[in-house]
Amino acid sequence: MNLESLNYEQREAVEKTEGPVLILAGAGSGKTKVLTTRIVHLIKNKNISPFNILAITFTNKAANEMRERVKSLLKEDNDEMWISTFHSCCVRILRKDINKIGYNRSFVIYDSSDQLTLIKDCLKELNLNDKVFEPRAVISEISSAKDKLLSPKKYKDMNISDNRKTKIAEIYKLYQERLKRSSALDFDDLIVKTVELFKENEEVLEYYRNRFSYIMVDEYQDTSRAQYEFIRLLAKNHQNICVVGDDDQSIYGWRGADIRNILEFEKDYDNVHTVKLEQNYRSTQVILDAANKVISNNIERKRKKLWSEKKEGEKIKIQVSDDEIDEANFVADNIYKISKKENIKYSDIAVLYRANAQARPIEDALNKSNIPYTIYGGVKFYERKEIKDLLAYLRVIENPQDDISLKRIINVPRRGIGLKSIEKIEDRASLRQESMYSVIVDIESNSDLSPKAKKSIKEFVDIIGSLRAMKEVYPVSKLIEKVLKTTGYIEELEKDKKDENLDRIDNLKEFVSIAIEFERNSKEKDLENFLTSISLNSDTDEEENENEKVSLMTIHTSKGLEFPVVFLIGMEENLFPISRAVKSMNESDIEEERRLCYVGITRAKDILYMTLTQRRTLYGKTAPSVSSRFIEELPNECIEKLNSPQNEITYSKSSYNVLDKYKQKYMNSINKQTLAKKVNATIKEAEKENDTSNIKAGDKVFHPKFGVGTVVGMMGSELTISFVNKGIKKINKEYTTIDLL
DNA sequence: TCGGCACAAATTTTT
DNA sequence: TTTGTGCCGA
Repeated sequence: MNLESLNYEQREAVEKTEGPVLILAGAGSGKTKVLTTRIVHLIKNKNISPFNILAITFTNKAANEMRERVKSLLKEDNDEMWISTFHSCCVRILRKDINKIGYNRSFVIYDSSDQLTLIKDCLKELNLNDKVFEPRAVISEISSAKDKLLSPKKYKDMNISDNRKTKIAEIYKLYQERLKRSSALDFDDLIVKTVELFKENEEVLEYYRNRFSYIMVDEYQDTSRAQYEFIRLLAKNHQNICVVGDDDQSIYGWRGADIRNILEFEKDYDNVHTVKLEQNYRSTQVILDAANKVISNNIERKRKKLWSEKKEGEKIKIQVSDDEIDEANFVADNIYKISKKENIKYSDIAVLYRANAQARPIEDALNKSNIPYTIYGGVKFYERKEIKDLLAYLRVIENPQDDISLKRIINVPRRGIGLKSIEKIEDRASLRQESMYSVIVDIESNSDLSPKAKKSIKEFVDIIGSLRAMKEVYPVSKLIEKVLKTTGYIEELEKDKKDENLDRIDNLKEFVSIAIEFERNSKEKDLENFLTSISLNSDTDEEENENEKVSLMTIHTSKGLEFPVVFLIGMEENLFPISRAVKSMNESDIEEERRLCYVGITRAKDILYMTLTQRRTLYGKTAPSVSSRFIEELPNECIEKLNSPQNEITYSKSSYNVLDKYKQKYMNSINKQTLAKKVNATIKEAEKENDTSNIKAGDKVFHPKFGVGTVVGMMGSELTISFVNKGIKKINKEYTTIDLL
């Protein structure tokens, strides 16, 4: 293996194969190249067997890419080597040995919507109000407990003085019991149970320890505590652990990623060799200067400074638009111009935003200009109702203990098994600590159901029974067709030829082709493996930005990608940084937003636009906007202001900013409660200041539709206002919110 | 059991 | 604005 094409640091990272290595890989510094080269170096130059190598990533996409690149470097296929995501790696381990900790080896994997249903069930069973214990909040609490490897019991013990959390611990406990009864694991469990298995079974752990004598982890800044522990257990003996990541790109803290994992790697392992990859092969120096400057405002980070050989570059263009429609038109116009003049394809251009809701006006503008685009994110294929229904059937066929799936389809299509009957079945299942399926199999012995209901249930059991028999003889794709026919699902959709239903039928057909594809590509073609592969591959093979389309996505989604031209839109306080982070008493929330901004900026190779508005309508409410602090943090020499609106609002009396000022002032001196009180008082004051009851001629005001204007006259509650560029209008202040400027 | 209506809520989402 | 949810009457 030739290492000539690497720079000094990259080469160091590749050649240092023994002992713990931390590679701090800045954006665009070629870390995938380093990782793949390192693997090949181990095999070719160091004679390590692929069998002993484990490479872990977060996404399937990253895993596939790495596998492909290694394959082409090695010039041979190698399936002894594990290059996989945390989750699929854990599934593989669990499928082999999870029975050792009392679970069924053919477990199903619950996704977030299954989780939600199950939590709702648990709340009902515990007689808890779902307004007080909002299911989503409960899930995220449980999930974060799991990320920290807290069992229900530990979680309870830790929060003994907190009533709410004590209750949540109870829900958590029941939730785990129900999962187990259904032979199901949620995504978090995949990691947690693997760690549990390792801790309780010396010989299992020993096997993998001996096997994986070289471990590499990609995107280490995104690991949770549980994932950290998983890796630590495996690397304990040989210590040949190489982690790659960028603390500045840690943007999934809200999802359990613990930035301490990377910040404290050097403390957690002995004699860590650290390599910083700071040469960037993507962007111009102007863009990197801007990114470096913005991120330097974060305190919790490892110092890094990206540099590039691309010394020349266009300045970052900043545009202030009137509102989001205006902003969208600006984006569309410029995309059109750029694509014409500079010989740039549409697929070279991305529009990035903080929140999905911002895509709407952009879409409208692009449509108007006939510019093709794809939106990333949105409703996923596997989340569609018809697909979920079909999947539920398949899961029940594979694993009848799966109550959540069973409940989903027991009356779909409608076969006269109503809510009452289902409830009775559930109660009985609960009583006997068994699955619902075992209850309905011997429904005869159940006396409190009507003969009619019993008959329907028996029919349902027969359908499932016959499908289970078919599973043994048919390939998955054929089985799916049988499911659709036998259950009458397709028939039901065909009855009513609405467009919606035709779409659904199309999707189901698409699903059949996915199954055929699976059969073609997999070694293990059984239903269990099919279901696993679907659970673990939520990203439907996005058509590889093949042809000529502008990409629209959130900044989160853009991580890891690059585009010659990037538009970062909505650079406004309370949108980016998002209001939650601004309002929170926690500076680390702002730091995460700033890292997100850093990620956004570093997506651009050559040209970067940043846009903001003077007033924005979001969720049907219009409010004046304030330019983002991240805009203010950009170095002057890197930016070019495209317009300088006369009435630009640079600073407002907006309560959040007031709050922010106070936050900084008091951050270190007083406790949170006092701070909160102070802040509330200040907000009240700010609101009073904005009281429009004593408005008078000459006052500058802001109107949600017409923008900034001057009051010229007033009569009762009717104001006459001269608006900038919009002329004189009469406004009734009783009906419109007008802000004093 | 379903459709209609009022009401509330609304970041980000690799698996 | 959009989207989901709960409740009520037919």
